[in-house]
Amino acid sequence: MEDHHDLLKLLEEEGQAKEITPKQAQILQAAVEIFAEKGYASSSTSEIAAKAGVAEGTIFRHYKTKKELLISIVTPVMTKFTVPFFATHFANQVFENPPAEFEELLRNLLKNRFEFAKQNAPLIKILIQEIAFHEELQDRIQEVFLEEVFPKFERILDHFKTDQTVIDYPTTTIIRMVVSAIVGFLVTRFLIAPDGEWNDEEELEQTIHFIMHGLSKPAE
Amino acid sequence: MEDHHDLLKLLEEEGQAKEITPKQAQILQAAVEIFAEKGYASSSTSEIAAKAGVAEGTIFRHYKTKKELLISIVTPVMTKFTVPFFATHFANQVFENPPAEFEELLRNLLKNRFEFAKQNAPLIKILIQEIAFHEELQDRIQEVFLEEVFPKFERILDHFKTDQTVIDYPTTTIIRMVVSAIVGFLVTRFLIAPDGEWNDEEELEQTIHFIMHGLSKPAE
Amino acid sequence: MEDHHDLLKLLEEEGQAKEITPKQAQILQAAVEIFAEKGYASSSTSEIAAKAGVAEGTIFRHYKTKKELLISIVTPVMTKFTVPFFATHFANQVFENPPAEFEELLRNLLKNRFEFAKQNAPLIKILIQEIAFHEELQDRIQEVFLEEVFPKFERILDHFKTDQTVIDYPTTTIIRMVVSAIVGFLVTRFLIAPDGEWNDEEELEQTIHFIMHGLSKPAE
Amino acid sequence: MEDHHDLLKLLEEEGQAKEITPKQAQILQAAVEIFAEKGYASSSTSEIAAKAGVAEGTIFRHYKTKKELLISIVTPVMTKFTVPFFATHFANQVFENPPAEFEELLRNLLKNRFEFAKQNAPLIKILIQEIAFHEELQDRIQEVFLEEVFPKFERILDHFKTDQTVIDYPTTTIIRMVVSAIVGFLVTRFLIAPDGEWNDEEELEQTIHFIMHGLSKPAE
DNA sequence: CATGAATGAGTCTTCATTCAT
DNA sequence: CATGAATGAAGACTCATTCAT
Repeated sequence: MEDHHDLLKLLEEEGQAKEITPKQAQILQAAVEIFAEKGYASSSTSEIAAKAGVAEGTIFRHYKTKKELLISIVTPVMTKFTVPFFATHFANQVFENPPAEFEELLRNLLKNRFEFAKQNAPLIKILIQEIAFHEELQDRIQEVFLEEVFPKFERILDHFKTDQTVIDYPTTTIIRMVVSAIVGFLVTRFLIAPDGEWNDEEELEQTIHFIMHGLSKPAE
Repeated sequence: MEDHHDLLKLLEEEGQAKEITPKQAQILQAAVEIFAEKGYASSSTSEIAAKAGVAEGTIFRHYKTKKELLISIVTPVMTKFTVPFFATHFANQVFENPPAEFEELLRNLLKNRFEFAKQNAPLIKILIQEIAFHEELQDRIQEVFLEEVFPKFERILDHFKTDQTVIDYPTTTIIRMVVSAIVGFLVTRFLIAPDGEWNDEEELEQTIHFIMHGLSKPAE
Repeated sequence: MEDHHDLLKLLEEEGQAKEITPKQAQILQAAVEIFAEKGYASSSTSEIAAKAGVAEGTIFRHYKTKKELLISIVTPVMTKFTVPFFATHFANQVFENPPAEFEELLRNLLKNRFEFAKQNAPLIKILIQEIAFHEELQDRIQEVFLEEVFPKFERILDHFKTDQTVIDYPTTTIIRMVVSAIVGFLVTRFLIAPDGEWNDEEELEQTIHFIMHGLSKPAE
Repeated sequence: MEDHHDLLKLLEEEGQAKEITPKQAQILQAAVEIFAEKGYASSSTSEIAAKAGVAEGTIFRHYKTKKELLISIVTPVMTKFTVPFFATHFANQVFENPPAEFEELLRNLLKNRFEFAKQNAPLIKILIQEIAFHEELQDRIQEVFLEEVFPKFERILDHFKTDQTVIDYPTTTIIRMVVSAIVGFLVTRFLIAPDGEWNDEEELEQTIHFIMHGLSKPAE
């Protein structure tokens, strides 16, 4: 239920504006589940319609094509998942007034993304799977990256590099490392082994420590 | 051409034994390219046949189903990419006679996988994309992980943990971190931005340094 | 035209309930003709669609598989042709109040089945041809035989055996003989030589006489 | 084994003359089994080849087409099953020197055909199933009927009609009745319920009695 | 707005047949 | 003679999309 509303909220905001009708909500819900389970190309609109409890035609009343349905689902995720690496309230706080410690920033970031992933695992799975095959998605994510993620990240990094806290690698390199660590964790946690026994708190801390200090045993 | 032979060698070895006929080779080559480009589900056997320059029926003489074709392509990659994280000559050297430094081992590993990825980017792309949707592949990779990767990795890690070189995290956690860093690098390098200007030597070293020491500016 | 309506009525009644749409009726009509002409296995859905004047896909909207189409056609025939050997109004009359003569019962039966066969020759041909190869059909007909035909027939026969009118053979044997004679006649009349010159009235009477008294010249 | 030789003998005699090679024998054997089981149209040459233990190409070395293979199998059966209703040694005896009793002739006929059917049930099944769909077969059987069965039967019948033993129905009518009774019995015995418990001797006698005297209780 | 019957292009797969070895 | 790799036409079936109701 809560998930349901969250999903809607997520998809709605960015959405084709307008109100989302109940039927449309059912369609989105069903599409997300089915796309996540079998992949976009292997999902059929008839199956989606069946699961959503609507007629096949109804889907096409709201989304001109199957692909448009995918885009409607995936685009908001891209923005919501990527941008807030620094965006919204949290981001701005961080930027205007960077925390004393780079580590603290990472912690915020990671916890934040963790919660998001927890509630939106299927959406993220769809995004990861489909981005490889749809140029529109690639273009959009590149845009988001270049306009949102990179510049903001760079500003912060400059701060901490000058600060002598963070090593002087190119921004893209650092982003790649941080993102790899975070995404690697989230993918393992929510997609590969969601049913394992996880001590999330601990894993989060260890991941932060890894990003900061690597695997080396701290000198005593 | 070289690629061609490499691909064949890779697919052949593990393969359904037998000799691979020329037509079969063309089919594999074409299938790899097309699967990598549009994904398994969106690739049609007729397109593969056309690109391979054979009749569509010929595909099914060699592979009973389209899925069997996929499996024939992907299975060897799983073994070849995953196992040699430590296997074969290199691995054994390492085990019998571990390098003085954990870092040195990482360097070997990374360079080794880098070369492999360089020559097999499309295969790896297919593997990553399709593993999410085919249980057979998941089963196989889990088997490989549990029987090959994990135990060998653990043995090495135990050595370096005792040694006080490596921090005392659970093996799975460390594997996740190392793999995330390596895969994150390879994916960025060969799939996301293969056309960027890359100073591979430097990136490799930085990645190793990141895995060892994280992003913290080394104390001077 | 009349045939058309009769066919529909036959197929419809037993049918998958629902209304039969016009297109569906065309499909059934075409399928019956083609199945009867070339046999189920040699008939193609594309040919059926063409003859029915619908798109091939339309067939599969109404019948999930080609086999389901066959079953939809053949099942009602089994019931309609077999059961009424004694069923419905006619049967009950006969049972409650058996005709003075066994011969009279045979005459009713034969005339009745003759009319049915006359109007449904293609359906009967399909039934005869396909029953050998489809277990579902065999199961269904066995069920019909055991639950409908046999018990009712037995009741009548017992009456006439006691009565000293009918020879004391096992029921199954008598059924086999009667059915062979009837089916043998109908098959010859409508399938083998439908275009011959037939004096139906006479042949019917002769067949009845044959069943009752065999070929022996009646003693004078 | 014996079956095997019998089959070969049957198929060979009429055959394309020549010797039948071992491979060819295996092909025939396999084809008969498979055709009988699934019907001609649903049998594949590859399956036949597999069961026969030969390469697919080998079939086409001996039989230009799949249909020719069918014809090679079915044609001899038609002759052997139909003609000997009166043909060969037995027939001639009968004709030159008709038995005192029509009943005796029927007994010979029935026993004879019974033995044949017992040993060639699959062949007969194939014949019955396929004759409806192949003009060549229909032409051939009509020829056989008109040239062999009918004239010989008529001669005998004339004898017994004159004799006042057999009722004066048209020859075709009588043939139909006799054939229906015989085929009805054989089909039930060997195709419909081959696994039932049969008292063959008794059923044969009852069938003869039925043909002669029908179902009427003999007057005492 | 919603429906669901209808479409027809396209999918994977089968198969009889050929032919170089 | 026998093989079996290769063919390509045809088969059953799927599916995104349209449109009259």
